[in-house]
Amino acid sequence: MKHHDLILKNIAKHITLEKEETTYFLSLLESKTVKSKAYILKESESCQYLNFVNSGTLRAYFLNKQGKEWTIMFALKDWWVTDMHCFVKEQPAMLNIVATEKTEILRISKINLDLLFTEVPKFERFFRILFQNAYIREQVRVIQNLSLTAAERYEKFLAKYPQTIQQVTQKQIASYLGITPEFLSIIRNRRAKA
Amino acid sequence: MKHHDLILKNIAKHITLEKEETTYFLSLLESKTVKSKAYILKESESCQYLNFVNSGTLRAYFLNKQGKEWTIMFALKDWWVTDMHCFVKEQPAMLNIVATEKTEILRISKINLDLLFTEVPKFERFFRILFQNAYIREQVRVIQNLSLTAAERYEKFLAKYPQTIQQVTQKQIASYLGITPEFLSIIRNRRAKA
DNA sequence: CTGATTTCTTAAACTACATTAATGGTTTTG
DNA sequence: CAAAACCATTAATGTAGTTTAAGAAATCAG
Repeated sequence: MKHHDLILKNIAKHITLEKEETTYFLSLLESKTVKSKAYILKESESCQYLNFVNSGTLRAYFLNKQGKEWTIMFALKDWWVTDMHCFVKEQPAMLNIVATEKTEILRISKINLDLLFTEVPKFERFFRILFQNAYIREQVRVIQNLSLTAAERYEKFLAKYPQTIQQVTQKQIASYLGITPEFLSIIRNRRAKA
Repeated sequence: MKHHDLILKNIAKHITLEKEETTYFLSLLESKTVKSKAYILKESESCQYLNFVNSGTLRAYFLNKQGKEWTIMFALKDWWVTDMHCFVKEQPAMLNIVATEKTEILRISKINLDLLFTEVPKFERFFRILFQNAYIREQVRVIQNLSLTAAERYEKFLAKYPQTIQQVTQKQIASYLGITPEFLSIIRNRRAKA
């Protein structure tokens, strides 16, 4: 499997590209290998890239004033990820993005993405659909965070994410669910007994 | 002020339309007046329209199994709102959308929106930017719900929403913040004393 | 391979927020 | 305009989830 087959398949889900468009698009990408535990973005840095995960897993998290980590998303293979707020508004990053295992990404700079929108307007459609889905997902998460207990959110998490996330620690799952690792441990214990 | 001046200004924030494009776009809209407390969408109905608030305020909320309401968003004048999940995937609505005061909306059906994307591809760009911003907003809300206390979230709410929302009750604000009206009352009391 | 660091678990004490219930105020409706 | 329904507030009591701490298990660095 060539190293950009996956991203082309991802795009083909929503738009159909001509050969030259494909070539042009690929010419705007950079590929990068990220070691396990290496960061591709740190808080307060500038956030120039939109990243596509070709293999591996990235984790995006927010660090609050008290120094607690809150996981915003796990980006598995075939996902797009960046600190969107900072990417779009060209402001210092609020999020940290780190590899939970060896990860290969394809990334496009903001400059090149803007160029792409001008040169191949079809991509406006692609990203319109992508953001539409992202918006829906976040809204569902807001609803679930408001209306479900921690134990129920944990069940949803297990259902949503495949075992693929083996590298992910309990601590990180807890920080995604909005609870402490200690309480997740209790939930898991109760669950195992039931 | 003509009744579609506001929506055209809203669109002009991100794209520039030719005269015929404007005319065509307007031809796809329906305008509607919604009485205070009337619903434009109820759970389990089909959700055919994307709505623009021309004046007034709408409130979108989710009703959980226990019969509790959780407010997803207040859509003020100049906002777009629908149950996006159900609009996009053509599934029965999960949300209820109700007017908190007399409200005028302009709405476009899914069929017409798809037509609009084909006929005036510029709108792909417009909605790409709209969804991008919506995604960012929801993600910020997820972060705040995870990392802030109820009292802190209330401060953010006050800062974010203008007094415009006079018609909104404490109960509704509480359901937006993810707390009970009783606890919001305590927060307001403490705040007044401080 | 070994000591050091990090992770997971358990438990006791604590706190933010929920529940229930009662009261007075406001809005809705016939 | 009166009765009904709903809303905001206060207070007592209850609970989901946190904090702190400590030990056992896993992972990491040299």
